[in-house]
Amino acid sequence: MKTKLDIANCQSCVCFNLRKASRAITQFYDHALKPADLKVTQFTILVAVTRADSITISTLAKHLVMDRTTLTRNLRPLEARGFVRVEAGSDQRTRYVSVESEGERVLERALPLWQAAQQKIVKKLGVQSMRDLLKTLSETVSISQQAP
Amino acid sequence: MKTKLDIANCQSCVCFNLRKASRAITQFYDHALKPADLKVTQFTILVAVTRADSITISTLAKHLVMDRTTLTRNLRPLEARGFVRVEAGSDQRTRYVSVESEGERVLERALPLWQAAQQKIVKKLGVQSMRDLLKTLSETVSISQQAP
DNA sequence: TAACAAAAGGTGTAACCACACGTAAAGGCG
DNA sequence: CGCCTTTACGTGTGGTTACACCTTTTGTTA
Repeated sequence: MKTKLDIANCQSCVCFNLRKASRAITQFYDHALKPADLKVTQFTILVAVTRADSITISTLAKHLVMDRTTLTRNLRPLEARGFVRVEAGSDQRTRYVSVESEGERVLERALPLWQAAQQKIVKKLGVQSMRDLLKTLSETVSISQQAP
Repeated sequence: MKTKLDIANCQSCVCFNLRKASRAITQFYDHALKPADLKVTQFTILVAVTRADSITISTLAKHLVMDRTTLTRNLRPLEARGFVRVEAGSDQRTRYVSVESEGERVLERALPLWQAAQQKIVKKLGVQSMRDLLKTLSETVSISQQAP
């Protein structure tokens, strides 16, 4: 049957394999960050906000290559736990996100945990492989975004 | 400030970059599969079930490197639309998944769409880069799963 | 300046994801 | 045979993801 043959190809689906790896490594990092009671997504957002100091939701979403509405909802748990603050800017349309002191504290606790997890991955993968991986991932993002 | 310096490193977080690429490419494939009214996750599951013919939920989850409970819920929309059937086996604990004829039909329609999307990515990335990417992704999955 | 377009953001809806916990069936063993 | 462990699976809960659609505010232009 023709379909059966075509299906064999799907093993090499870039999307499937990326999603699979994404799931696996997310569990790895989530587990590593457990002592800080942070998910890796939350850690990522917290880092981005800290780095930016004060930033609108849309701009932050662009930085993270994340849908604006996704970010809005992902900020909710962080806001509820007092890690970030969201407030209107002088332009009444905008909302600025900034880190609260409680957020800084949890980030201090999470950073070494992240570092350890990252180290483990880099060590097993090898520095060069990781560099290549990050480069290809970056290209993949670019490709995915062009040509709607 | 020490924290600020540490934070600079997080740009190279393997997890963040994998998740970012995963989001981007998922949108790319989802868009490509839109004419077949399938998400890439659903396409993936449909392919895996078709390939396996008839398979328990747990085994299928292992194949897809996906949490069993996630798969249970991901099957729901496919079941609701009559693409797959889930029924108990002779072992009363197990539930076997198989493709319905409606599922085969939609898969026929989706396959060329997937092929086109995949082709675009491979062409832009280059065959060798893609091969390296898949290899590294596979390693990443293995690494993430060892050492709890 | 009034009208219209662009920018920033939220909500409804629906899917994806997994941990913690619970249930029932099957298998193994004293 | 009765007890215990393992296996297979579902649900509750809470977070992640994004499309479609809507509102408000700002900027532009006829």
